[in-house]
Amino acid sequence: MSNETNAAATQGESMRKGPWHEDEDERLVTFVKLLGSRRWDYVARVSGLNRSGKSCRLRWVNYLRPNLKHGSISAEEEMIILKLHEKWGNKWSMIARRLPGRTDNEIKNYWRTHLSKKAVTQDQAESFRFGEDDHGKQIFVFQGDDSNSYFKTYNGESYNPCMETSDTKNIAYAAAVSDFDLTVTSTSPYETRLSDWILEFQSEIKSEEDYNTTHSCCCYPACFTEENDLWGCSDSLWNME
DNA sequence: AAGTTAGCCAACCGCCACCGC
DNA sequence: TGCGGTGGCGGTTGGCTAACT
Repeated sequence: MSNETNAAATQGESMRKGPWHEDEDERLVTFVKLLGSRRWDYVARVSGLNRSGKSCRLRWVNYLRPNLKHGSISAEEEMIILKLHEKWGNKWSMIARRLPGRTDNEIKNYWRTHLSKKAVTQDQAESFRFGEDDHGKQIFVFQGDDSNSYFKTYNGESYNPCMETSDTKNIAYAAAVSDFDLTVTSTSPYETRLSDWILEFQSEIKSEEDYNTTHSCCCYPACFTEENDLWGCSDSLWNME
């Protein structure tokens, strides 16, 4: 029997489970502000919530904590998730530390529902190339005749730079890399580094004489190596304080 | 309109590491 | 040094809802 089960058993069968009510949230926030977000067992007992410390912690971390984003995952965030998952695997908490306002649970769920099913195969990776659209914009191109293939999922509302091309029947979907608005003033170290990343990425694309030789899988820059790796640093990319 | 299926996400479970005694 | 308590993490589940038939 686990410790948690033991603790629950000592308190009878009355320990609350399931969805949190608004008044429970308010109470938890009040007591976390008062006692801090460390001693969860203590917070649970003192608050009288009749929830386990674990449950209180989970609710705080995943929903009530300040600075949390509750909107959909952006294209930039998705790129980061893909890259970090490629590097670290299912280390959701580590990945979450690199995404401001996102929780490990949220990223894990997003991965499972959106990304895991479209893991890029080698063949698919080789189908990506860089090109230009009718207006000379640099674009990612996925070449293939399967309209259900990987890049179609980038055509959702959260990925505005995507567009469907019409110039050739073989080119199914394209993403306009240069559509990322880099003129916006960065407001955080995270955004600054992301902008730097994209700028360097675009520079890399410009220098490619033969688009087809670009070996980046998906939309990752080839310019980051093990020695020069934006993703390899151990600290967070931003300061939430 | 009703039933079924699929997708999403909040919450739980079990394991493990750390810390204090 | 061993043990119990606690928090953190990843995997899994279950309920809700939208889409489909």
